[in-house]
Amino acid sequence: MKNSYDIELFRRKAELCKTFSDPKRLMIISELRGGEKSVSDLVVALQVPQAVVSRHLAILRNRGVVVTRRDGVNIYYRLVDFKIIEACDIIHEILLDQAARNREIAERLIV
Amino acid sequence: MKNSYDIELFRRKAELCKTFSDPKRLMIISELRGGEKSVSDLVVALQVPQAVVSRHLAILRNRGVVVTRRDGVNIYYRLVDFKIIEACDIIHEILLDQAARNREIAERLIV
DNA sequence: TGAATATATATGTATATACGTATATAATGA
DNA sequence: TCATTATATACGTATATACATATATATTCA
Repeated sequence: MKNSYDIELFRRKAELCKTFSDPKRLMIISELRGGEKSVSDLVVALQVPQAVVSRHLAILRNRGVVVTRRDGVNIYYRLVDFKIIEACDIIHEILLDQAARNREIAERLIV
Repeated sequence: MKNSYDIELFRRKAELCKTFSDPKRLMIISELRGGEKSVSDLVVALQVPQAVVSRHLAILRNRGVVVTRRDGVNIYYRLVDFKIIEACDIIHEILLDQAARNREIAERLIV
């Protein structure tokens, strides 16, 4: 039986997962693997309108996933915690496992 | 610049993250750490209406996160992939890191 | 100071999500 | 076969989310 501390903790974890549950935000995170990037770098990489990138960056910022550094007219974003990359990698592995399982099932149906 | 394969992959990853972005679903996953549990076990553990548990279980099922086994009148759910637990643990660690950073900032403001 | 560039935000709208309540389905045992 | 128990689903509603478009803010440089 969950108490109110647990519930608050699960709420925060869910919040963090929600931060990762948009394809464009995952693309941004993927772009930031190699180090900081400016907003316009990201606009070019993702090929989506600047306002869209900016709003997703605001979400990542507000959830404490990225931090910024201004250099003149440019603002550079970078990941706060390397563990975010680890988390994304595990998500990737889970997808691969799912694909493998689905393939097995498919093969059993055919053979 | 992302191609359409990338985009589909990011879409799927986001979909999987969305599966984890609800507190009740995270609670269910947490309950299933120790092994399979019936729906009514979960209803007792989470203290939420049966229909709510059932709907969340359906979401977890449809996304391939859990599988079921019927035993008489009960249906037992279990996690498909241990990596799901790893992913949740990393989310937990990221939250801890965030808390530590926030604490540091708070201390710097006071001292 | 004013133009140009980079970035952020506001607003309206369409869609997704979670919930409560009611009801359906499936298995058991009398 | 009928009542009971366990589980799943349908429907209406409230809220959240993402987007397009327009506009605001901040910095640089002439």
